[in-house]
Amino acid sequence: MNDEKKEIVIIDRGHGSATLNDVAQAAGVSPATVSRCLNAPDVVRPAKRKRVFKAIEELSYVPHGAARALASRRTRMIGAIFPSLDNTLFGGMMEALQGEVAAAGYTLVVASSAYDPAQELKDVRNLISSGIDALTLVGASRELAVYEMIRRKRIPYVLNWISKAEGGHPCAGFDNLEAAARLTRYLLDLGHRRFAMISGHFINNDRAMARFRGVESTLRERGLDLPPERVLERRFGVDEGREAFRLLMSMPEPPSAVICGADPFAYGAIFESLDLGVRIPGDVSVTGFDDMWPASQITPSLTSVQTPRREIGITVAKYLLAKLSGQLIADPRPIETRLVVRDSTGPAKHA
Amino acid sequence: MNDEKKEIVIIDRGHGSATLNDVAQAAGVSPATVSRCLNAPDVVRPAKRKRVFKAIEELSYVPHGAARALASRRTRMIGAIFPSLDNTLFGGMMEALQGEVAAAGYTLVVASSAYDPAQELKDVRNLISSGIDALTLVGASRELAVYEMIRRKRIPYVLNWISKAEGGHPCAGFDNLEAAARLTRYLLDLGHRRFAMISGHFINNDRAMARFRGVESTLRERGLDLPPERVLERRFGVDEGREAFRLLMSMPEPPSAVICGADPFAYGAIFESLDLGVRIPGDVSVTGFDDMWPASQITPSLTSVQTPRREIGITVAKYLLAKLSGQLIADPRPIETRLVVRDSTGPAKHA
DNA sequence: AGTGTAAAAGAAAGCGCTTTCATTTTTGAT
DNA sequence: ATCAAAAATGAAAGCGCTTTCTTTTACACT
Repeated sequence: MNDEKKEIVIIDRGHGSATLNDVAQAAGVSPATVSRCLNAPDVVRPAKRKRVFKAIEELSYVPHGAARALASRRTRMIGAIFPSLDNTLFGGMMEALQGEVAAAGYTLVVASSAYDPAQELKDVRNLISSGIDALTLVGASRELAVYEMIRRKRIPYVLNWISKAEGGHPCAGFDNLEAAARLTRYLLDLGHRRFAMISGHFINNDRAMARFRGVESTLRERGLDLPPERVLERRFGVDEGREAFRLLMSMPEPPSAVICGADPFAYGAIFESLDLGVRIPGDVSVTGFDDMWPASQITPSLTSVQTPRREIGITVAKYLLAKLSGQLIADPRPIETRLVVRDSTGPAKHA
Repeated sequence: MNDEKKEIVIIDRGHGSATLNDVAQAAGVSPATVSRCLNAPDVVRPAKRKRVFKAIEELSYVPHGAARALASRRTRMIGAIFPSLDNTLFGGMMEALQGEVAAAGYTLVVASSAYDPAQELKDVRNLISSGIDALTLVGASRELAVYEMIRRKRIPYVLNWISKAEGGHPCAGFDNLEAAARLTRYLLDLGHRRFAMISGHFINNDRAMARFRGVESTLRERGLDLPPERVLERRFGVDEGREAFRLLMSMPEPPSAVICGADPFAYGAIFESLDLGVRIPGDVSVTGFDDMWPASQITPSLTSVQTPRREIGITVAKYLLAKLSGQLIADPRPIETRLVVRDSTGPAKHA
């Protein structure tokens, strides 16, 4: 008999929505077959498969994720915890990440730690309890309990926004230290010798720390030093950048180059320079980091390091998806950054 | 006998992690009691409860979300779909939303529709399949199938970023039309009569449309009109703002006030005015919308409408959580916006 | 102590799916 | 046609929890 022609009997259970069993009945097959149509279509004969999908359509059947997860022991959810969700850097990465995992049939679950390690630990716990199959976290510095928990639960994970971490954790990101070092070398080549840095707080932020160390070690290689009073740790923000820049410029021997650990500080410096009557780059060169959109629009336009946010998101997704599909995959390679030279940097004034 | 003293026997199942049953055994109670400790602690006697929590601690027990969801028919997940995740407006709302729902023990699941209704429909389907208990969507214009799906599944939902919608959908947001109207009245009071607008594309974007209509209807009330050639629809972006502004200023009778439907357009206008030698607000007044951070930093600082992103997130969360807990709750009230007057607007030049 | 009532605890039946194992059907070589 | 091997299907046992219903225990009052 021609399977395809069999009639589909619709049962209206009234309340709630159709289950896989309903579909099976309507299509006149066993539940197992319906399940297979969903998970491994090519193992079921075309005629039957067609009938099943017709029934699915007619009943507007939507699989029940929790039941699926419980039976198959995978939720098809991937978790991501960011220090903040209100941030165009992480936003760019999140957008790319979500797109990639969704394309593979996964759902993205997010949480914000608000830059608080204790909160991050709670988030991890919650996400694990929600059942995520894999996880990505920003940077490497956090409660050890986090690493222990994901190890014990055997959850594939990858740290992002950095390219390597102590302890051999897999990472998808770029080398913050090297990027900062390159920037520093560029400024040294322009003849600068008196440096200052405006940085995010180092605590709980290995990215900020790495950028600082990249600057510092490069200077030391050339026999220069970066005294602590010339390293200003601030909350990220334009106003903080203004204040710090003003402070630096009021020093007896102001720096000839101010390296900002993040773009907003540099925007602040540029805005403040107008009030101060300091010329950039005439009197002092200023650099940013991350290359957000105002960098190219502001006057003077800002020399900055372009960070590969989308690439990070895509790399994270590819790595985790590969892991989840059981593939043997090497840890991601470091992603390149680009130094974008614009008008905020120039030769050092002759001393 | 003293319950609290009973010893806790740890069973190591080796593989995988502890289940609720393991906890029950370790604590010497029934699984039902452990479940109650988790879901309604005060219904179990303190001594016993203590023992259970001790066992939970010792076994590092983490509840299995999917099993929980399957049995209780709620996932404790809330879904949110945004046109983009890489956007500080939605980012601010998302951050607040995530914080609120997490505090209530819920997990936030996100998706990006990339401003594409078809993609949004897929997203909704996926999220529903993931099992979200509630959902929030940006604006009101979308595939009707979306509304039908969430109605059929009886999923509590709320539209955000707007304050009302045809069809009686609950909304958490502000009145885009009225905010734009107020801004327009302010400019009219400054003596402006020749207006232009740079707007986001209207298609699939009821917020942009409402802002336009707010401007247009207010002008019409005063007997003025806003001819189509003075309404420029552009993709959101600074460069697009520059180009549009240049175009407007090259008209035979350039406008004396340019209303931008979003801040980035206005930043572009301000940047371009420097190249053009047009003075703001001397020659032309410019306004933004959303009041992003550059508004207060740029020169001239930008008059803009401050949109309550965090409040929207909080309102969405409160409304959905109330719905989920079965409370009778009225639809959210519109949230107020604030017109922030700065230096980019001034009296119209005497004609 | 003894009783009645309310509170606490337990037993057991699923929630909707996947997956193993057994059975049936199909295929292809003879 | 025939048979062995392979492919397709079905039956049924859970996945780890919640929740209803029932039984047990605690408590207040004579």
